[in-house]
Amino acid sequence: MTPTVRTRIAPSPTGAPHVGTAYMALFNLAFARKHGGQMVLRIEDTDRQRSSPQSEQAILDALQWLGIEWDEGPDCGGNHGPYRQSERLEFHQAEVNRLVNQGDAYLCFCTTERLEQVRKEQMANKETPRYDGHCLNLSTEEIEKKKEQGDPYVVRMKVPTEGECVFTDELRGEVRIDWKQIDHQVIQKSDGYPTYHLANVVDDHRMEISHVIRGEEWISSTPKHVLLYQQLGWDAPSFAHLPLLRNPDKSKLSKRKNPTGIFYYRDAGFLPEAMLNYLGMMGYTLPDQREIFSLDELSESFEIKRMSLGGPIFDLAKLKWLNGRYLREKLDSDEVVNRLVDWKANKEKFAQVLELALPRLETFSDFFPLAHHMFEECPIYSTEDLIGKQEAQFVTRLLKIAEWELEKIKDWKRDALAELFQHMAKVEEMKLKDLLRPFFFAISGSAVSLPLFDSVALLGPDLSRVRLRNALHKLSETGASLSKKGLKSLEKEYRSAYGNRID
RNA sequence: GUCCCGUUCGUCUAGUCAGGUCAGGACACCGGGUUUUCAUCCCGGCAACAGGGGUUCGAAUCCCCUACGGGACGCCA
Repeated sequence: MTPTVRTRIAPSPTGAPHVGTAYMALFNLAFARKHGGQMVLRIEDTDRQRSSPQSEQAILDALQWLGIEWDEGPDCGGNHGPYRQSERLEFHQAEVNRLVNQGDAYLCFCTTERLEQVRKEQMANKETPRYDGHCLNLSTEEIEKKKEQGDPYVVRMKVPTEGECVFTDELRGEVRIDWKQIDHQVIQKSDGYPTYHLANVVDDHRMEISHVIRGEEWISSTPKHVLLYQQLGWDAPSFAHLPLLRNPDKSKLSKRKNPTGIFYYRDAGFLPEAMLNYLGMMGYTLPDQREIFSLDELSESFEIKRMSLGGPIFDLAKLKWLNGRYLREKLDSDEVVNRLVDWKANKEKFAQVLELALPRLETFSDFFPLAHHMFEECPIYSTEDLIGKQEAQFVTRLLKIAEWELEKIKDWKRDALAELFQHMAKVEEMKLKDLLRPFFFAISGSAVSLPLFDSVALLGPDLSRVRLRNALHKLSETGASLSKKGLKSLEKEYRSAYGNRID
């Protein structure tokens, strides 16, 4: 009798739900289903600064939209809860204490400033930046004294000084990494929350996860996890590291270069099953090479060894082709109508848009021409219109700044957007009207249009971002793009006028 | 910089584990056909084993080196 297969997907609720999360979830699910096991959804919200309940809800909604189902999770419970790491602190802290008592971990009182300094020096000497062991041998008295003084501290894991860590990756075979490469990783932060590495190991163990299927980005830190399992006296699960989805330039898929938000695809009018199918063919082919398959079909025949290891480039063109086939071959016309209505051709959506359009209507015929940009992926307009009477370079600058400023918006609402553009007009010493002109084209494709802030608010961050990027792309074709140098100086200028960028 | 992972048409990939068919399919692109237009659909075309060395009668496949790409090196995950 083989032990139950249990996989997990462990997203961090920071920002918009990412297609990478769905990608990993898909294969975790397929693997669990294939082996008659379960998949757990665990929310990794140990970063108190960046985690938010809204983001958590968005992740659940996004995965559900795609048709990804989990057997245990924060919404549906299960026998291994709670499923939010922030609610499992006692488990984490107990193990941290155990490690400290065992001598496998130690308290570190170094300040962020000191650590930065050390790191800087090491970089300058072309060494691998690592903790220098400053607090490794503090005496019990020193520790007690510092604690009494209320000095903040973290807990670090002790790592062997020689030898190498050998572990098996189910897809790549044996991986060997020198312990010398591994830093004395912080496992508990000064706020008492565990870091990923600790929480991950403790929770995977307690949740009886048998197979850790995750992104390739984790290979280099797997030794830390292997070591923690050893020190805690637990059997490690199997590891399989999947390739990372890539941008067309082969870098790790990022929202700067691609729509990475799951909701983008929903809002742009893709079918969830086509999306899931497409993700399934990234790095994987069914044994019979079928290109159109459902989640069930994938799960039935899934063999993780068939994963290819080169990072696949996310290709919108092929996704669109696939979506078209679903529309024509997988759904009957009645279903297509229903889906279209559910998408945006419904009363709620029309009501939202009509509120903006009504003052501008004489007849119903005016509605759709005025509101087309609310129902398309990206409007069409000429680059001349976009530039208008301004300098192309200057328009590029405005769009770029707006792109950065938009990243700072937490609550994507009309008022926040209005404030943003008003602030921008002030800083740029422009009339709001002049500032907004290119944005009207970028967002709605026309200067005769619905109110901009409301349109952007309704479109949401994903669709809006792509439209700005599309405008920038059009400008770059006129030669008005920023050189690397120009971009750098703009960034500098931006930082002094608007504050730091957020990614 | 150090370490790790990877590399078949522009893109997704089959073939690699058990060496032996013109390296197969799909997207994109190009051409042709059907269609009052367009799209769909059908037919055809273009196009790849990163490079070098080995092992072998024979290498995309096994081994080594190089190159290139990616990732990691946070009190983020």
